[in-house]
Amino acid sequence: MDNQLISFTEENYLKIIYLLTERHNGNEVSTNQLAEHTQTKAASVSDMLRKLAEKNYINYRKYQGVTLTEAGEQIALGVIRKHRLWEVFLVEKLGFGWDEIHDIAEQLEHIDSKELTKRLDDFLENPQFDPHGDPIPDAKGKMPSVSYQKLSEITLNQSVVMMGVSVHSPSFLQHLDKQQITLGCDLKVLEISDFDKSYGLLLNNKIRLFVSNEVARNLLVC
Amino acid sequence: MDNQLISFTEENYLKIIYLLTERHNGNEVSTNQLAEHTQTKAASVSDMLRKLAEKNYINYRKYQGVTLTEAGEQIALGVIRKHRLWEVFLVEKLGFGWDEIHDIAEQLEHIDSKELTKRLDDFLENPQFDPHGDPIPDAKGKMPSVSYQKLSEITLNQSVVMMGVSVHSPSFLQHLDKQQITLGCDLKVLEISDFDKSYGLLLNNKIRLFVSNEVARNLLVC
DNA sequence: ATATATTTTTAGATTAGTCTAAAATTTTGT
DNA sequence: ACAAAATTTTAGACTAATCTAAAAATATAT
Repeated sequence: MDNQLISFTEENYLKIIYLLTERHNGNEVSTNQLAEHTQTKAASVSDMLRKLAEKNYINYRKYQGVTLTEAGEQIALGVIRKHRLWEVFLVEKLGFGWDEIHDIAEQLEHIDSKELTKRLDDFLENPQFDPHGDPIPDAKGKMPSVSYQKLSEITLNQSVVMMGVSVHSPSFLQHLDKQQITLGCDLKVLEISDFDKSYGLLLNNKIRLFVSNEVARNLLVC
Repeated sequence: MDNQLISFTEENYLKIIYLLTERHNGNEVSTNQLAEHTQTKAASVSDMLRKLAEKNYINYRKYQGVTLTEAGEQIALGVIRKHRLWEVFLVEKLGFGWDEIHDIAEQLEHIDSKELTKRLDDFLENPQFDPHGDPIPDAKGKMPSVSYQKLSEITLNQSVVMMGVSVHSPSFLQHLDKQQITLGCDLKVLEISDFDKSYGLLLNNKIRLFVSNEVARNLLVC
């Protein structure tokens, strides 16, 4: 529609390179990491990297990992924008849970129509964050900068607001649902267990609960 | 997601076979017709027909054209259901014109999630017709039967309601927009020109206008 | 009725994306 | 520092979907 120059598969690689680069604070992404996240083998990734480098979407030196070029980053951000907008749609308009939307958004993110994305954005009233708290890149291809801390970095007696999650697996999200930990809730750190580094919390100034250190490391707050 | 057994391309072929069979009142669809509608060559179609026949989605005797099996028809109706539901979404929720939605729906119709389709259907309040007046198959895979007539079959002085279009090209739909001919409007046949068989109409009991015989043959009424 | 035209199928290639196995390169551990 | 381990790339093959050119089957027209 708007372009036929880039395939579904190429879009996926660029999106994953973006997200992994971000996760590693800008460091190169390795072939094996990509193989893991694309559900393919390292050999397949090598082939694709050669191709993406030829098209100038990535900076690639053999054996040294990859980063996105400006062109590659713009494509990645476009895909991520669509993914996150559709996630908002699925939760806000269709009533899906935040644990049910990832696989559907993985498909919808490749729908190619500038006008559709624009109208969807307006329909959703230009959301800034998706249902997991991740920021939505704007139409110009700029990713809003956010500065969240992990709950595991918060000191005793501090009060914070739950802003996002750094893991999107259904099991983690369902675990949070069961404890009524939702985006926007208040969390006060009452206790950090010497025994297992689990966190004793006060939720919304009402409910006392414990979360494991594993949970605390994947909750983003500020 | 819900099935990986059938490719995007196979779904497209089955959908097109369904629509062409319907258009020809149940008669076999030919290889050349399919080539035209899939934007490929007859040789490519032959290959695909062999494959679809192997999977028992079509009844295929070489050189004799094809029809869908029950299994093939169910897949086709599922795709058509999604296509038409998304068209309703695009018009009713996002404000697209009926002339702008086809290409986007061609992409959205392949999104694979039963739950999504179900929730979309509810969100749209279970529409029975798409923005072009085409009936939407139900979740069980049943196509509602409709009995429309062409405006060109209507006799002098009859009053009818505009129910659909048999051509979906943007230029045709935009032509109707310009004359304010919309789904649901009233049309009274005041005159059929001896000269060019064009139709003199009274629109919504108010406006006098002429449409060509070509237009009249592609307007569905009852 | 049969030669000609049209349609359809087959044969053989091509491209994108993947694979396994083997070779090349880099990293790690002592 | 260098042998062993791990990672990455290359080589060669496979599948899905397409193509062109040629062969086969069907339809048409006098």
